[in-house]
Amino acid sequence: MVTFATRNAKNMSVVTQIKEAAVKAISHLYGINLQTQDIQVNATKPEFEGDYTVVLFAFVKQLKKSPDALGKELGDTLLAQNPALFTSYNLIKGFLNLCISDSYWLHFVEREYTNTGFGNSKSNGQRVMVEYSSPNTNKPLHLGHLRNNFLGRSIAEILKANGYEVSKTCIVNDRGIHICKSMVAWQLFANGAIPADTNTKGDHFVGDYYVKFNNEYKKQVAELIAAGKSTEEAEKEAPVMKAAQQMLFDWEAGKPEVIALWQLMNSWVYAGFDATYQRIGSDFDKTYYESKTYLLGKDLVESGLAKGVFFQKADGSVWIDLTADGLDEKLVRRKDGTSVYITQDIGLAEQKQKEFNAGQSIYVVGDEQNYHFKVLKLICQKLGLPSADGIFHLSYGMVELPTGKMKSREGTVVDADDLVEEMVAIAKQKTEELGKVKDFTEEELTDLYDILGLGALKFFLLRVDPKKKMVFNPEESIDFHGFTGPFIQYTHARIKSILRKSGMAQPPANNNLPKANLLPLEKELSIQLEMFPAILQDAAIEHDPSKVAIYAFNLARIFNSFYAGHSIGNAENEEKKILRLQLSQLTARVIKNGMNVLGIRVPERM
RNA sequence: GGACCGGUAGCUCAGUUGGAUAGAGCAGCUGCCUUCUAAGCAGCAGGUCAUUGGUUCGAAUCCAAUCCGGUUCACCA
Repeated sequence: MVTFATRNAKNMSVVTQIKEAAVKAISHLYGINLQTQDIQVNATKPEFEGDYTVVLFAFVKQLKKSPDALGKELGDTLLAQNPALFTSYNLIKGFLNLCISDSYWLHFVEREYTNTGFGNSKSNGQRVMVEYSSPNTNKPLHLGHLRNNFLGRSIAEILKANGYEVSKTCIVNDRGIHICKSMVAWQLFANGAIPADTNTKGDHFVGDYYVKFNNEYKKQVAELIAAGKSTEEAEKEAPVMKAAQQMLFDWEAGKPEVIALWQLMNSWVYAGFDATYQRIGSDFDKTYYESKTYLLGKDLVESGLAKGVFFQKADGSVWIDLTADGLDEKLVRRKDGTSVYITQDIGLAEQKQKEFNAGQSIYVVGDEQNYHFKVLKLICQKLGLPSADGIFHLSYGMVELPTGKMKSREGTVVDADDLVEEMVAIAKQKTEELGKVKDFTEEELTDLYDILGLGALKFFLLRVDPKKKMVFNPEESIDFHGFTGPFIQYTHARIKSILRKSGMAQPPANNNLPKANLLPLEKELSIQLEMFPAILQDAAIEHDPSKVAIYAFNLARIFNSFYAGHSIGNAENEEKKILRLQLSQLTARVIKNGMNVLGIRVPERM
């Protein structure tokens, strides 16, 4: 338990300081000891005077005081006990509006404007694992995968900024019937062609054969039905489907030519994925392959049976009864002795525990698997795996089109590579229209288009609460104005330009801190900047990058108002000029650090 | 049928440990570049917070019911 006295007030947010001051004041006044969580502090509404507001209703009953009497006593005591923090208060209908002293904000800016790591926490020694991306090797990545990749990468960076040691992992689904379908189609239709022959990325190349398989399958089913078969029979007997099933059987038997083809086609896919990952900034400390992990967990079924966690049915199949937890019975081993999907996940959870020993293991997986992960965690807990309580499913909603869900069979899937290139092309077009960077080299321009195009795309997908499904409209594409990545990137470039023109490598320290004369826009910007560390913490606790995205947008918006309202380089006097340059530099830094945890770069010029 | 998630402005989304007159962006309409980047700023307009009831000083937020949409409950992965 850290006490107020031993904590460094400099590193504590204003809101926390207000809460602690209120706890202390209430204890002093009424002899009642509250926790900081009991104190509700909000930003003061703009129409009232003040910066932060303590909501009094919560204590009115407990302290048996009228809101007015309580507010007056609390307000007076807060001011008396914290003369450096508060300058005045006013009381409106149970809301205690507090004015924070300008010198508090001035000292904050003075202290932090050169701190390149502002917002980051020191190492806390805790280890976290983030599993994300997790593609199938039968088709290329699409828009939904992009949301997954950006979320995974971002949550890893957010946790790092909060002092965690983070390992990123990926599990590649490189085996199973879907891969066999691509293999069968390739044998039937490719005439030995390889990706290089058609100038196609390997993942797209293999994906094309997956589509060809499905087309052929549909054709064969239709023919069989026309020949008098029932739909069910036709689907079962279609020659390509039988071939795919035989392929899977041969794969599991280790038939050399099947393994060789499988390895060859997967190698094409990996080359394609690597290119995409490099482009979008995904990387992994360790990649697992299902072909190597799919047999994991079998020993855990045995030990679970011995412990009585699992039970065996008459046919030999093994189950767990989760009805007491409000779920159903769940199969963990088939009657033929083979594993099911969840068995390998249990085994992999154990293996990850052994390899990484992380206190928290985050799985970035779509919300259609909510039930699966609820079951997985429960089973691991019942088996007593040490990692069980640390399992966290970072569940995210589907990306939908205005017409509904994306369906690969109907060709309505938005391809990841295509979308990235489209965004970069739009960035190029808009940049050329504005004509502000005509002196850039070819290389600098290419880099700028990447920064902007990918920034727009990432921000679009990260600005929404992960839990919620979201809509992407390909007709409207993604905007570069308003609540967007480029808007924030633009603000950064704008600040950098101002700083360059100030003629100083860095604003000097302000020896003459002006007292109590912050203008409203200067103060609003200071308050917003001060929140950044708390926002980063909140984003980590909630596993929610959108908190950072929304914050960064609001910061940029406030800066732009500040910029429009006040001259920075030609301020009224030297103190103001220094202060505004410091504010500008700190804003640029916070934008950069905030965007960085979203995986978005910011340009010096645009 | 059971479980879970969602429904807020024309569109896309914030806001939900209960707090003041529900906020942004886009789209629409007005203004603002001979001073630091107009990918910007200022303003106007736009709402039965799905519906009904309840809890209380106070409900978009909590509870119940209903309507609508989605996911899931495979000896699939």
